[in-house]
Amino acid sequence: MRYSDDHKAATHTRIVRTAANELRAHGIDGIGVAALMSKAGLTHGGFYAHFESKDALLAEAIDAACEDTFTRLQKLGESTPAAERVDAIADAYLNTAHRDRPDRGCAIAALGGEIARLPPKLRGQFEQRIEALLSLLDDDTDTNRELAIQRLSTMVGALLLARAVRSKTFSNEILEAARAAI
Amino acid sequence: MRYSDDHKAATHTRIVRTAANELRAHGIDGIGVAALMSKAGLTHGGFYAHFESKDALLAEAIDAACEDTFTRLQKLGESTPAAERVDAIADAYLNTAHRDRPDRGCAIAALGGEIARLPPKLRGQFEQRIEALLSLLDDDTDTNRELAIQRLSTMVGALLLARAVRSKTFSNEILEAARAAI
DNA sequence: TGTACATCAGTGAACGCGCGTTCACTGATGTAC
DNA sequence: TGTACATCAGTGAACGCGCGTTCACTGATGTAC
Repeated sequence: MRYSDDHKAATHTRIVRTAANELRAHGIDGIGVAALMSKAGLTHGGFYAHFESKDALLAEAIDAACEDTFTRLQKLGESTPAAERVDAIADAYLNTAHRDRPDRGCAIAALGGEIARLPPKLRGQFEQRIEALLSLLDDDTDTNRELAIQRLSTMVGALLLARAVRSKTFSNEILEAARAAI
Repeated sequence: MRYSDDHKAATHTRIVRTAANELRAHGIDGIGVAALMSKAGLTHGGFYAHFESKDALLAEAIDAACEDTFTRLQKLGESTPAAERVDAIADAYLNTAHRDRPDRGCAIAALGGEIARLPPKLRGQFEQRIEALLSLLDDDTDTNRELAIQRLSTMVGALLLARAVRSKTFSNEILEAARAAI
């Protein structure tokens, strides 16, 4: 082999990671193959050595974005006492830093509407990530799934609104109101 | 004048209404000028007699979709006793019929993520529609803006999740949990 | 150890296609006489 | 009332452009001798 064994795998991962960020920043239709490869430090021609099609990359990148979201909140949960876990997650989620960096943030809030229009297979993939997130939002004492769903809904909805609105004041007010609810 | 005075205005409105529906069904980037005009019963060449550009149409259509959302919920609110108003709105919003017809439904849940990436001017337009919606979700007795924001966040987030998820069972569970929260 | 060869990740020109946009034209209808 | 004309909403061919995709090629590196 020409390059070291995992050279190609590393490039593949780099493209997927780049795409996961670009996707959240510009939407599923907002990212072209040439621009993406350029962001990853390559030229567009090499793309098809790594992926069968743009759609195949999108499937991987959407899942990577969801995994990223989950992993961040999970780590946060692990480094926090059980009693404060839900509050810590809500604080990390409903703040201005997260609002202003959608490319590194929650894939549900950034891409939810577009994912809803995707074929069932991709939505199934997405669904599993949601389930995983819900388990982080259970109360530790008694696992209340309904409450977890309500919390996730409020968080996602509030972040979506806070990003869509124009005025910073109003946007901050939305984040604060949602934090108070959880 | 060749046609009756309001002939052109009626066609303009028809195009905007068609676009407002297609937009919610397929996303802001999911709709082409030719396909849209065809849906409105016209050919694509006539488009520029009505709009300066596709972007100009989008601005009108996004606002029309938001207005549609607001008007529906407002009418519902008016035909319901004040004490039950918020519940009636939540029931109308968080049900399977609304989930399964995004083209006629809430523009925030369908387009929120894409609106967040739009230029400030359009987000300002959107913001005013949000403010109007909040006034419908106040408690009638004492106007509690924070509560209204929490309710709207939960409703929008839950609808988004219910549409993005694959399994019908899970989707229904989300709607029900959110209804219980309000 | 040094040289010739094979591999294959990555390059960049080229493709067909669909998009937004333009424009010369049409033809149904209102107006002028 | 009937005819000739003017208007302009709508038509459809054509445009340039950017996109996803293909492909002949390159050149850095691992392997064989």
